[in-house]
Amino acid sequence: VHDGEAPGRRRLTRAEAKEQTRQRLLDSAARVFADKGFAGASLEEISEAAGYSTGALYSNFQGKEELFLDLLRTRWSRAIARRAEVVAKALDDEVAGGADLFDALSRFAVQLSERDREFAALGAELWLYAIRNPEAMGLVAAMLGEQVARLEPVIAAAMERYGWAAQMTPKELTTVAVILFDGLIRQRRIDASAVPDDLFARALRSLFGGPATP
Amino acid sequence: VHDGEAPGRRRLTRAEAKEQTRQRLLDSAARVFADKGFAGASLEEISEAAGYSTGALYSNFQGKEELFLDLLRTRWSRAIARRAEVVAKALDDEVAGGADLFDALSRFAVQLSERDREFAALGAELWLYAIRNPEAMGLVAAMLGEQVARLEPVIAAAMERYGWAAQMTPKELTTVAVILFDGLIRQRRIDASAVPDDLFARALRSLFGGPATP
DNA sequence: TGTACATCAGTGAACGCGCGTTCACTGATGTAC
DNA sequence: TGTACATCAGTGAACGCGCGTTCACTGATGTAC
Repeated sequence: VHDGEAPGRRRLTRAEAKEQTRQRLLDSAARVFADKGFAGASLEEISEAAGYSTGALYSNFQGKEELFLDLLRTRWSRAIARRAEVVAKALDDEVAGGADLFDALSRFAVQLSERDREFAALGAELWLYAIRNPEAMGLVAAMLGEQVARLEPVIAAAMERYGWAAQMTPKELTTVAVILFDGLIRQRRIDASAVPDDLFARALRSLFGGPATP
Repeated sequence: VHDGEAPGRRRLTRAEAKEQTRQRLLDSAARVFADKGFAGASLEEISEAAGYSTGALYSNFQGKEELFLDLLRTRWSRAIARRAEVVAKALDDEVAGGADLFDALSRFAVQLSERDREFAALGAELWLYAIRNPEAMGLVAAMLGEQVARLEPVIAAAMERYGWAAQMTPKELTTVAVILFDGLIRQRRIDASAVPDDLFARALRSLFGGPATP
């Protein structure tokens, strides 16, 4: 009680303390890997920023590679789940009779292009890692597959509502939409003037089958 | 004549010899940077693979960064010009009454996803470099702008022919098409089964305004 | 054409540095009685 | 509850190594006469 601990916060068990350390190291690793890249990041910087010595890293992870892959495995799924929720919510609001779905998604994309630099950098880093370490390709394919699988029902529902893009199955359209989404966010970060706020909305409308809105 | 030189190949001047060395180093750098990434590539590996010592690199470039940026500046423009030519040719063939434009582009994308691993990796590497070194952002924006500018007339011509995607200007549609093109190539390399051969063609048809082909 | 000197592209050894990883150690937490 | 010992998360110094960069040197190319 008397050395700065929050009152009412009980002492952690050994296992809980270790898990806390692990999470702090992962948070720090996310920042540093995003800033410097896999090869450019140093374990000393990661552990020091988390408030530990380098040894702590080896007490929690097998080495640099395992830290990197663990990080992406856990954080990626979390970020994708968040995305899927936002999209599903936008569709619900739409159905409940509010704003336009495509506009809502477009606004979401703009928001993401301004925040979430970390996620984008880690995604690119992972892609590069996979083409250089083919044994990790399966992991990446699974992660992207999860993203499409999560969003597909939402897209399928939107197709029911806005008309079927005759050319594509729901799964294919989801793949295309995800790629477009990520690509426009990336492009916007490089040159904001080339990607107007509502471009994603308009591209989606075209994909969903022709001129829909005035 | 008597020491292995090709007959009829005159001796190079000092400047020509230096330029040849420079190009060989750039070729080697393209391979190694694509394989290992900017931070992961070593100057010794690059120069050795080109058949020179590391000193030769410093005789031709200011350092690692300048080598990397020089490489991308020169090779990127070249690759983009090649792409634009192929697309323009596909449209010409189309007009001359051959196959379907979208199919031709889709076939081109499939080809690229199988070759050109190097170009894709360097592009991703450059993007990461730019978000980490904002002073290089302008260079990247210019390079991507060049790509869109080159392809825009072709897309505009296709729009005249296939109908206007009411939602987008030719420039915007070009941006979207380029992003989709690169994204599908990338996706295909990770998981070929998620991206059928003709998905790009079908997505383009939707973007160009609704169901066009049987 | 021939000779004497200047230039400079490329050599290769050396440098200092930061990296990933290891390991003997510490002291707080957990367990047995 | 109290004591004695075991465990083990995290420490921090040390290691060997490969890296980017430098630099005195070399010998072929270029220049002047």
